Amino acid sequence: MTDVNTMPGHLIRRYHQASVAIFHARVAELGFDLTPVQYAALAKIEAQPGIDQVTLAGLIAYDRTTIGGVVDRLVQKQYLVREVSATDRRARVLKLTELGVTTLHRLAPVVEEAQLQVLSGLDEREQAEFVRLLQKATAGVNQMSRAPLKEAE
Amino acid sequence: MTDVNTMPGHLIRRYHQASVAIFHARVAELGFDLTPVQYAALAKIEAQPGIDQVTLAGLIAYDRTTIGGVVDRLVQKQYLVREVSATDRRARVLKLTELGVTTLHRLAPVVEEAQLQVLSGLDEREQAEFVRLLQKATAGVNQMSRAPLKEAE
DNA sequence: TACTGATGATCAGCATACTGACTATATTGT
DNA sequence: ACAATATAGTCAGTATGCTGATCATCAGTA
Repeated sequence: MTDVNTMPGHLIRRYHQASVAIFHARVAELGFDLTPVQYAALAKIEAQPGIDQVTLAGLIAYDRTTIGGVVDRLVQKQYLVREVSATDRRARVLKLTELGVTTLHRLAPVVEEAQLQVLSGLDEREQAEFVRLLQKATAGVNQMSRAPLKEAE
Repeated sequence: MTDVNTMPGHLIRRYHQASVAIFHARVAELGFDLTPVQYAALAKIEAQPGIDQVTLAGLIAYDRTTIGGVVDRLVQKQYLVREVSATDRRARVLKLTELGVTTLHRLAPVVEEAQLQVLSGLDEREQAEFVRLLQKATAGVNQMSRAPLKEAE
C-alpha cells in the first residue's frame, strides 16, 4: 500500500470529488446552483420544520461552525427563513419558504439520478453490497469526525 | 432514498470527513501538521523526483489550481524545492528536501495505520471486498471530476 | 438568588476544492 | 518565419470543513 492511489483514504477523496461534480452537473442542468450540503440541509429542514442549527448539524453530520454559513446562503437565496426561537433566545429556528419547498421537490428526482450515476461503475449486485458496506464503514468511524451523526431520538 | 443519510453521495461525504479526521489525529500524535493531500503529494514526488505540477496533479487526481497552494505550503514547510524547469520555462520542477524525505518516512507507518482505522468498521473479508468495490466505483466516475486521475504512461 | 457549567451561535483564520480568466511560454501548421 | 493553438501556472472569487476563541443565554445547584 505504498501507492497512495490504492489507499482507502485517497480513494474516498477522489470518489467524493467525483460525486460532488456529478451532483453539480445534474443540478446545473435544471438551472439551479445548489451544493450537496445545501440540498441535504433543505431536505432535513423540510422533514423537521422549526429545527435549530445545532440539531440540524447533528442530523446530517455537519460541523456546527460550517452550518452557519450554509444556512446564511440558503437564507440569501430565499429558500429558508431563520428566526430567533421563542423558547430559547440563543437558538435560531429554521423553516423552508414556499420557494424552498418547490425547489426541493423539483430537485429531488435529479438528485436520485445523481446517486445512481455515482454508483454507475458497479453492476446491480455490487451496488447493493457497496452501499451496505459504505454504511457500515461510515457508522464505524462516525465518532472520529468532529461532526458525528446524531440519530433522531 | 428520500433520507439523505442513506444516499451514497452523503455517505461518501461523511466517510471522507471521518477519514480526514483520523489522518489528522494520527499525524498530530507524532507532532506533525500535514494534511492527507500534502502527504499524497510528497509520496508521489518521492516516487518521481523532478515532476512538474500538472503531471503531479494528474497522478494523484487533484485540480491544477489546488495543487499550486498545496505545493506553496510544502515549500514553506521546507519539505519541497520548486524550481523553474531547465527544458520548459513554464514548468516548475518539484523535488523533496532532506527534511521532506525523513518526514515522509516517519509518517508512512502511521498513515498505514490510519488506513486500517478508516476500515475498522468492517471485518477482514468485508474490508477486502469494500476496497475492491471502492476502486471500481471510483474508476467508473473518474472522468466526471475536474481532476481525473491520469495513469502514468 | 447567585454561581457554575453547559449550550447555541458566531467569528477569525486556515486548507482543500471548484469556476473562470489571465500571463507566459511551447508547439504546431502553413 | 509567423500565426494559431495548446499548455504550465497563477489569480480572484466562492463554498465546504476544520480549530480555537468568544458571547449570550439557559439550566442546575448551593
